[in-house]
Amino acid sequence: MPGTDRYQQHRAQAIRAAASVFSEKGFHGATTKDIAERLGIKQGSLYYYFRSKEEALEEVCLFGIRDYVLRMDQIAASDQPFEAKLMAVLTSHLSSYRARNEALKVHNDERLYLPSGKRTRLKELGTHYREKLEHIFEEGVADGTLRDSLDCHFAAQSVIGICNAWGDIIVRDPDLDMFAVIQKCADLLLDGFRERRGADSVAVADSGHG
Amino acid sequence: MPGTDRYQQHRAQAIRAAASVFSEKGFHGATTKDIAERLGIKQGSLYYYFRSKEEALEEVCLFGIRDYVLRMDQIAASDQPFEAKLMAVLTSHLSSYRARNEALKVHNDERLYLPSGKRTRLKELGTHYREKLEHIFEEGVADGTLRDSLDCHFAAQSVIGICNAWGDIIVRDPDLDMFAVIQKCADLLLDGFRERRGADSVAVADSGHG
DNA sequence: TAAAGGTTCTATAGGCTTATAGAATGGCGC
DNA sequence: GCGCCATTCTATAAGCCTATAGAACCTTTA
Repeated sequence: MPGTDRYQQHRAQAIRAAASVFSEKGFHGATTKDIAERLGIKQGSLYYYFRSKEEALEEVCLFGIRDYVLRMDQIAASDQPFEAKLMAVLTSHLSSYRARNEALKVHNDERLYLPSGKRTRLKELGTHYREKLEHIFEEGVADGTLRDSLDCHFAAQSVIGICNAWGDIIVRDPDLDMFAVIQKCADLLLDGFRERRGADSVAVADSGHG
Repeated sequence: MPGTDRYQQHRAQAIRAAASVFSEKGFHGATTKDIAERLGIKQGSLYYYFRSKEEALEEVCLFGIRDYVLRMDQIAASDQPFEAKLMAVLTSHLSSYRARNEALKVHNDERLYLPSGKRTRLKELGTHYREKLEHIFEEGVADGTLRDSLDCHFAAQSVIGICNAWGDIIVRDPDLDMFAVIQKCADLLLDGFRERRGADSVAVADSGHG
């Protein structure tokens, strides 16, 4: 089992096949036979690429969250106003789901079945992601875009929660317009559902907050 | 296996035990032995209460969502302003999680493993729930509490998604103050995270929207 | 106490799953 | 063509899981 290019490519394919099967049937509901079949090889041959079914899950979870964290780093480091960063986060997260990145779904739904030792790296990545997101919110508070009273930890968790919820829905309904969903999520997160009062209420029929 | 009181009581206990095990290990990861052990009986004896493991899952899911839908009906039928109804919905949903109603979590996470025939009733209940919630939002729009442009379907799905996300977090962290979470969710849903501009901006240090 | 019937137990068939060992295959340089 | 080595295959051990059958136990009622 060399570190050859060919081997690594095939292994990556195996990871994607595992992601696909795990996301459909769950870790325990999926069999190594299922994964092998999706890959077009026999059950026993799978062990050329993974030491165990559990290792396959580990790799899938890592694969699912790695790019995702990377993109968050890029967004957090970029020089954009808060609103643009928020849109970028939503787009990045929901695109992952739409692009049939089943690995992200597997990470979210199945990672707890890994023994906690094998979850350390995943925890670090997840924490890193949440902290970066929290930091984006803190900046938004500091520059006056967001309200002072905002609990940034709460905000970050809520964004992740909403993205995962809509990600699942988007995967199950391919006809849904992802960009419409992103826009509505941004509206919700920024302004909520309530009718705006205040200055504008003087001229309701006016163009609004021009 | 009579319809005796004793039998029904024991069966209810078996359903709760199944809920507990399914929520911890997932449907496929759980064994009938696990469930029997939690109940203090032997594996084979479980079949006195369920025809199959799948039937146990079906019962758990139904148990998990039934009260929950019932409470939604009560809230929807009640004569309260929109904000109060929203608070009631959040409280009902998150209380279910806090009250170790593991069955609701099982319904959310595992129901898709039921054959679609056995899922019909669950689908009806879920749709009913979402429609009632949508209707609450429609009323909010009609009475001017919510913005005209609101997509009530989107709003209902988002509320359900946020509640499930925070429900999971609450279950895993028993020290979290549930009522604080409910309040913050309500703030998010109504007003978003953005700093309010408009009338109040004239007197920033003032008490606000009094 | 005996009979009846509800409840739980023991034992097991039958099937499926993971993981391993060793044989077969196939491409590639020589 | 030949040997080499990566890759895949076949076959199987060993264990686990569901579901069933029939025995054993226990409580109630007459």
